[in-house]
Amino acid sequence: MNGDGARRRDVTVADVAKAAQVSKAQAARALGNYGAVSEDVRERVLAAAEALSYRPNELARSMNTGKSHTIGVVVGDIENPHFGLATRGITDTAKKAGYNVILVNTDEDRAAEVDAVRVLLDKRVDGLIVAPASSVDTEHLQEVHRSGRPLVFIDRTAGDLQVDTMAVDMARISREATQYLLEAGHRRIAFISTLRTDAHYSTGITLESSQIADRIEGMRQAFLEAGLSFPEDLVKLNAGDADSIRSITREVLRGPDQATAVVASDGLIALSVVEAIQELGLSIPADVSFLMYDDFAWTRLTTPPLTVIAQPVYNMGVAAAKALIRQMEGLPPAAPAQFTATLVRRGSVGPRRIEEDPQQEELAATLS
Amino acid sequence: MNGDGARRRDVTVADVAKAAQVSKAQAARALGNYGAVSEDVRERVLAAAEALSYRPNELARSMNTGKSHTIGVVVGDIENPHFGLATRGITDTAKKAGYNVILVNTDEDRAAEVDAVRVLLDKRVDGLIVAPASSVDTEHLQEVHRSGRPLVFIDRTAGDLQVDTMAVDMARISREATQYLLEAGHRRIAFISTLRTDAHYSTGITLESSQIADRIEGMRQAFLEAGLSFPEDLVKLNAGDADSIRSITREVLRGPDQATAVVASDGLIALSVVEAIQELGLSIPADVSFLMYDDFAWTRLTTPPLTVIAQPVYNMGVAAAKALIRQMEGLPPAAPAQFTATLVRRGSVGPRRIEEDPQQEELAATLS
DNA sequence: CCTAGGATTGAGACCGGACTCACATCGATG
DNA sequence: CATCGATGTGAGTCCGGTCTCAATCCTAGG
Repeated sequence: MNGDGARRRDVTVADVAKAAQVSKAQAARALGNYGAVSEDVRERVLAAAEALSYRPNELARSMNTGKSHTIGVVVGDIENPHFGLATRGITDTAKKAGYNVILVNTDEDRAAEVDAVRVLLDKRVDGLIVAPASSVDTEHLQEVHRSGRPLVFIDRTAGDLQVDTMAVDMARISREATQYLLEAGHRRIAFISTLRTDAHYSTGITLESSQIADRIEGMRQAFLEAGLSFPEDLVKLNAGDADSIRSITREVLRGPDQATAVVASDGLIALSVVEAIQELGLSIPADVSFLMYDDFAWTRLTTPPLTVIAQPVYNMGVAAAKALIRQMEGLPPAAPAQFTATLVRRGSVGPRRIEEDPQQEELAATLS
Repeated sequence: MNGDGARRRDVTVADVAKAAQVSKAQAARALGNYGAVSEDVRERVLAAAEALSYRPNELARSMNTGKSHTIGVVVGDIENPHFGLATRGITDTAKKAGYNVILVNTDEDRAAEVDAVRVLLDKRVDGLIVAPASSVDTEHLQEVHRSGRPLVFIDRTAGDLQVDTMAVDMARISREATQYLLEAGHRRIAFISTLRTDAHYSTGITLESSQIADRIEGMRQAFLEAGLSFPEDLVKLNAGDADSIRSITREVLRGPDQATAVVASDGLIALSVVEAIQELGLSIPADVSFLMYDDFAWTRLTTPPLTVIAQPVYNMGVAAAKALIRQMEGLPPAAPAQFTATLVRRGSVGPRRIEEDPQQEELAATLS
């Protein structure tokens, strides 16, 4: 339409300088407003820039300032509203401080994560926020540290790395939730998680995810404190797609020594578990009690509304971004925030249904 | 720990060249493997690079190749699972093709969108995928076009811009859904959307969102085809936060001429609408029929399961990324894909409850 | 033994800004 | 009127790669 059209090369400071009849240096100063520039020159340069619709090349700028004003965010799965919300917290905060976010999804795959971190580092992000898929293999994260760029963890920790971490005290809330289930009389409590492992779960096994490890640890504590032994056969990992979650659910809810309560490790799992329960013709909480991690709005709409463990996910995202920005700007780290998850009792947990096993019954009676 | 520690400057080709005792040019060639390099040199350079743990600076590379291998994605709200899924489709596809994604949230705010596009352009993204907040003000989008970089729309169109668009035929599915409601006897059908407008809705008004405009148009068509007049007083826009959605819901469901069916424009709205309905003590579908856009997994868990309009969101994301990459690589655009939404009848739509108005009754009878 | 042509190689330009440095200019001071 | 510090200003370097171009090596053909 108007004049210029869509020619290739973009307008550079040099072009603006020429148009304004000043040196490149002066034009750069006027545009970046730094250094000393006379009023006359400034006006001419700004006018020329306007006329040529000049836009600075951020790449070139980053090139010699060393700052890209970009932060990298590496999460397991944005599709999961948990990360969606956290990401929202991060981007909101980053934007306010003038930073952009490059988002990378890893599908909780370690190789993908290693790759993502490397690429982000190569792109010269100013800092990284990572939800580490593995707390064991941390070589790539140490690389971040070695590159001198700040790093913040969200949701989970990794190894013994000394990194700011925004996460809730999982063991604590898990213990609390388990106590709640124990008080309701449940003894066979299943825990279902997507966490990929090679072996089946058994005590002492090293889990890749600190978060899941903590949850299980919390459960075990609760059992031990109640003088009961932890039913580790009901810890079900590797719950991948909807189908496998369904079959795992059926598995734990059938047989002679079936679970009477199920804990779903995240919202995605919860959906399939609840569906499977409904398909089995069981009702919540009369036949099976149900509890899940993360408080999504829809959990209030089911019948009954679901009892959940609410985490301040958005705020954790905000805090992660703030902590990172602090570090990037060389400020002293703020006091490490502690996030507390809360158990929201809504209605999917009920007393254990009286069944055929008299021995367990006695135990329950003793406790209540 | 090991040797190097955390010194400032990173290793550059020059450093590698020096270590390998070759010229910068040779080192660069060996590393980027282009040009001719003798086997001897190649080995030495690679070894040196390895030893110094050299990593290329993508910024510098982008600088003179002109390609940043980054695409910008501008959406209204990642927190909304609709965009979460679409984003997932985009990032999955982008990653496969070697591109990274810079994600920007606009909160459906035009100013924020303009800003986002500008920043992304300045960062030299190779292309942009945008869900335009406004189909009216498109200056900033024309700017993208002027910059010579490819642009693809997702979800909505904008003005008369000639841009690849990945979206479903909203008017069609809206008409179909409305017919379904009409056949169930409903005449007073409310439509609730977050779309911000200055004025109240009335026929002929220009809406910022092509998508919402199409949905309303589809409803109108269905009414007209059935020989009925469209109850435009039940088109409720500006449904912002949960509270306002609740009060709007109460408003349309009360009074002498209340709605007997409600259509929620997205998942977030749906949550509040359903809650409000429950709070009013009304039941779905006996008292009120309910229908919503987007098929989220949780819609199957409510009682009754919700009738929804399913959109192939993930695939639209994939297609958008593919189309963009095609353009970025100079390939001819593929045949424009058409995405079809489907009405998933689940159980939240029922026959209109017989009420005090005999005249409307007659009409319903005539139609069935 | 000499030479043409392909394989190698190094110097240096360049991408587009930021920034250093030496050199004016200019009003204020003594 | 000479001097000094505070601007203004332009030339040129640098960031870390890519890429051009001319020079140098080598080897097979004459």
